[in-house]
Amino acid sequence: MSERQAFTRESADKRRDALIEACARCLARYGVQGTSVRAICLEAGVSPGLLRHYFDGIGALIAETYRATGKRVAKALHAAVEAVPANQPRARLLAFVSANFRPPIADPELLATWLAFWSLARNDSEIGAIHDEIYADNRGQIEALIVGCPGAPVHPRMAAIALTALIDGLWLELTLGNAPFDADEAGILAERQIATFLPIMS
Amino acid sequence: MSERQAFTRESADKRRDALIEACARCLARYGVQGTSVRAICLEAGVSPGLLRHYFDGIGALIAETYRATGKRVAKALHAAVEAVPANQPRARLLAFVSANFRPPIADPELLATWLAFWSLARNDSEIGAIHDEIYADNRGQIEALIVGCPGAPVHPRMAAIALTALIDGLWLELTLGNAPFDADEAGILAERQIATFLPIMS
DNA sequence: CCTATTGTTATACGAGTGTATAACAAAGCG
DNA sequence: CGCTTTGTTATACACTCGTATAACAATAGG
Repeated sequence: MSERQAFTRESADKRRDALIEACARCLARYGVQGTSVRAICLEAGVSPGLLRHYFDGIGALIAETYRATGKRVAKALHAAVEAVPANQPRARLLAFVSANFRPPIADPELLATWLAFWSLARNDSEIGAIHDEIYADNRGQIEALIVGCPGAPVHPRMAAIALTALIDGLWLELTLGNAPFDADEAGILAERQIATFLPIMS
Repeated sequence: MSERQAFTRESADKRRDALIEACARCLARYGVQGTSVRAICLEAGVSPGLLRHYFDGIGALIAETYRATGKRVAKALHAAVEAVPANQPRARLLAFVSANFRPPIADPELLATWLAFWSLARNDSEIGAIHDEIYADNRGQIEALIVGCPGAPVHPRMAAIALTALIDGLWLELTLGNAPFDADEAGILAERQIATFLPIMS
């Protein structure tokens, strides 16, 4: 009468990746609230019990998803930078900045995922550690891009902090929706701020 | 054998306010995840059933809490502005800005509450509407403060957008914790940005 | 003081939560 | 082909969720 569902065995890496991606989709689509073991496994097309076979629990899976999402974002930004020749450091910085205001970074689903992580970072120390890691890396990237420019400020730390904050704020409002500006204007505003500490060498 | 817990009847306004404040405390302390009907009512020292007596459901209470929290923040910022005489418009703008980096605005619990609202704004249209309302009001405030300054830019819209974004970004990183800067430095950075569109009249 | 009102509590219900465990079956190996 | 391994499913458990409802008791009005 009751037939067991057919299944195929997959390698550990594939299954782990599939669960991580399913977790990211759930966080994006339903928020932290709707991201349950059953929702994730349904999204991954897998039985609920399998999650615990590959992860210590749903908390560990979410932490791993944070790490993966951070890497995905960093890679997208890195690609935007590398699309510009290395001998145009200022254009590379601008490419990094404006990439934040376009897909796949300025994406409502990514924002939802990020919000989920932020809200968990307060009470979950593992998530908090991953958060610090990701942000330190991001700050390092932007500071390196600034330092690479001719006429860079002697102490690029404050410049990097201000630029990072402006980018974060613009990205947040833009992605939350109903912002009174668009991606182009955001890019112009960021460019203007860069001009305040990186004089144009013509 | 089983004694009913003693209680006192309160006015509708008091009970509603108590529940709203308890909801805010739960959101701040436990995040969206831990903010349940039972947690809120325990925090308010009240039986779980009472929530539905005053609100249509936990969703309606959270929406009302969003509105109340928004008002509380706006009031704190307004007070910071009003602490400076009206004939010093630039100082008033600076007071508004730097108030964002100090309690009660730069407060981890407020951030947690805000994150909860943001994450709900995507899927709950009522929360979304309240969000738009609050942000429009905030933008209007800061734009009015800019316009009030001598030498204000002809089109203050972009200036207000950039300043708001910078404030939001600095506030976010500062309040998330482990930021590589402090409240004073945040104020200096914001002041520097103001100086780019509001030349100092001496 | 007694009574009616109704704010408040206590309890129950179905659904959903994360996790634990045993049965099953797919793939590798002899 | 048959056996063993173990990835996978199915199910059960204790718990929490939001909500509904009836019993109770605190307060106001007569």
